[in-house]
Amino acid sequence: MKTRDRILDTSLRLFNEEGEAHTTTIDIAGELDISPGNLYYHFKGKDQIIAELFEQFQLALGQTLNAPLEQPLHEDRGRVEDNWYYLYVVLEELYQYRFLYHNMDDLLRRYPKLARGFRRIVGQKRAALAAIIDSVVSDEGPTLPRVQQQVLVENMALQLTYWLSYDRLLHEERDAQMTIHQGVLQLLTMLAPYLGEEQMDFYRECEAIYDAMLKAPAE
Amino acid sequence: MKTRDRILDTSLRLFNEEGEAHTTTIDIAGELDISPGNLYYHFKGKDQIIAELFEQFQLALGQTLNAPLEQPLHEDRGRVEDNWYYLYVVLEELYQYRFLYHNMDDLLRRYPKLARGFRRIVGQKRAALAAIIDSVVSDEGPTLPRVQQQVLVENMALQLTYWLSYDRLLHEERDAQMTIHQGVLQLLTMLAPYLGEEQMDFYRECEAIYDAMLKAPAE
DNA sequence: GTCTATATTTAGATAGAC
DNA sequence: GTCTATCTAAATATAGAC
Repeated sequence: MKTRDRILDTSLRLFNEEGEAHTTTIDIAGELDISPGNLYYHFKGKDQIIAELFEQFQLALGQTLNAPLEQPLHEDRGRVEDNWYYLYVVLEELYQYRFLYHNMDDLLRRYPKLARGFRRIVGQKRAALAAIIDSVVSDEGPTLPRVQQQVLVENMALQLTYWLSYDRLLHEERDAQMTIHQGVLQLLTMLAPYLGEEQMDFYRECEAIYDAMLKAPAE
Repeated sequence: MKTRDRILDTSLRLFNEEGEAHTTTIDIAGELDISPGNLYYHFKGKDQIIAELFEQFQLALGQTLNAPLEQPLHEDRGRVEDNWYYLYVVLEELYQYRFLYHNMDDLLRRYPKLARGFRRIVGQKRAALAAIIDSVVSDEGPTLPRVQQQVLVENMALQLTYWLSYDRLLHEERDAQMTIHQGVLQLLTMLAPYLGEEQMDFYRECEAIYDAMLKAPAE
């Protein structure tokens, strides 16, 4: 593996684990057993490392978020389990680059160019979530007026953006799978009022698992 | 007004407007036309200023959040307009100390003692929101199973915690009143599926105002 | 490509006069 | 209480040898 890539990988790990603001170029070099000078040979500085990590993130997440819009929809339109899996994957990708959301304000002040990217991502989230909502809303159940649909999309986009931060605030160091699992359930619960009876079966299974998790003694 | 209090006030304003990480003790002193030495006479350092601002915040918000639990409930149990007003006040208070949420990760790393306070606030939010939900859920409408109620509380607590950050990410500098108004509507919309028909009247009025805002040319 | 050594910058903090 | 002057520490970044 090239040194340049190792720097990116290690930076990402340290930023996620120790916080971006708290991680210096010397920390990164130290972790890799290379000299700071060497690091600066490969990157102009921390800015460039962050910019490249952000591009990786934007590319990966953008593809995932656009997938359900481009692919022809499943025969069995609106299966909750498909959406469950889909949201799980999205949250996994967000988790990999979670440092980007943990100090956003400072990050955006230092690298204002990122703002556009973050907004684009929110836009992609909105589109994906709107598609999920429309596919899943039952024809029988309560109707979902246009404005309420928009507000619901916004609430879900917010939840998708900050769930990992919120969970971290409350639990500090928690198992990633558990965090993500709960995040998906939180999102699906926003849809619960609009699910048809058949769709509710799968939802209730997820809920049961979560309920068991809540009661389990393990944190 | 005493210098000490002026320092607190100005710090709060600068932290909110310029970001805490980006505001130095020299900036604060400069804004007040006092010397850094003078500032350090009144406070040991930035840490202490932040700690005192956090205490102010915790005290003020804690009282507001606990109010609906302590006061006997309104005769007309579960009026949506009461909750509308209540959530508006809570968001206004959060707005006054919004810097605390804009760089949480870094803040918590530097001042770990704040973590307990933040968690306590989330707990108070949960309690207040649970009370709102229970008071508002219609007896006629769809029932709200216990687990779903818990998840809903959590979603609303998250929304209440990060709405201002999310709005800022999307709009940079937006009118505070508008931000808060929309935030309240986002929260109430989570309750919409469970409102009775009479309660929906007031909700639809709010929605109409928001709808008009969306269509208005002004940002 | 990689190292060592060092320069630059900036924020946080203190000492001592007034 | 307030000021000026100064120190310290830490992070970013560069120069030049290997």
